[in-house]
Amino acid sequence: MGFQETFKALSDPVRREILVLLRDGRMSAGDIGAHFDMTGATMSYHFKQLKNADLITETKEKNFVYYELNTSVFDELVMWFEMMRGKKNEKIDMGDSTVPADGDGSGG
Amino acid sequence: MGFQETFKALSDPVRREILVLLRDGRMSAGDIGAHFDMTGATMSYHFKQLKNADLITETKEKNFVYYELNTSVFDELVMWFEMMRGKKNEKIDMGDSTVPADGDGSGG
DNA sequence: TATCTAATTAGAATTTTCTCTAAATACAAT
DNA sequence: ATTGTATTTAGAGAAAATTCTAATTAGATA
Repeated sequence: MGFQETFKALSDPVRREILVLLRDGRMSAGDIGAHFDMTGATMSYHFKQLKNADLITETKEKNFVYYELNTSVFDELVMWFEMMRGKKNEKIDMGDSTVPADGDGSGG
Repeated sequence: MGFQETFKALSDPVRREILVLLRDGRMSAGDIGAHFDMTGATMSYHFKQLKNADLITETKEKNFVYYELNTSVFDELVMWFEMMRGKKNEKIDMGDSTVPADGDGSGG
């Protein structure tokens, strides 16, 4: 959904590797899982995180589930990183609310 | 050091917000901490993660510690993301070792 | 219907991450 | 030397993430 989910999803090496696999095109859950030394249940957990982060999309066919990269999210990420390394004072809003409510009135 | 530390560091909203603050230039640990509703010890923990990920550098002056953005890591990240959304079959090596040792000899 | 295959969900165990309090370090100023 | 300020380190508790086994869902096939 937001950046939080996306960054969280990308923080796990298994999930990043799944994304790299999907660069070559869509794959079934089972075929992806064959590349890892983990149970299907665990793989399913990771697919869910990636779906939640909009990094992959899922389509069902027969009794298979296929996953595919959603590259549009990468576009947004690239923009964020370019903003981070770019000129100062460019407006930026991450949607995070980790700043206190200016309790001392100093206005920051 | 590697991508793993970098992505892990970026997965926390407090740490991303610290980076955004540092876009305006270097700041002391205390000044950064003033933007958050957390103890100095906790802030120090986050600084350590960011240093570990090479996302910030530290310089000591008098009894202050100043932190500064290291934008070169963002360059690498942008490259990674552009590779992810780009043409297939481009060589990619993330340094992760999450793939099993091809125990069945199928070779993938 | 019964059974097989593909994949997910549920629940528990383990590990990791985040945050705090208390104590320690380092430098500055009295 | 003592006190004060800025920051980190140590250790512990709470919360979140990762992984497993067992059970479940859903469709395909005999």
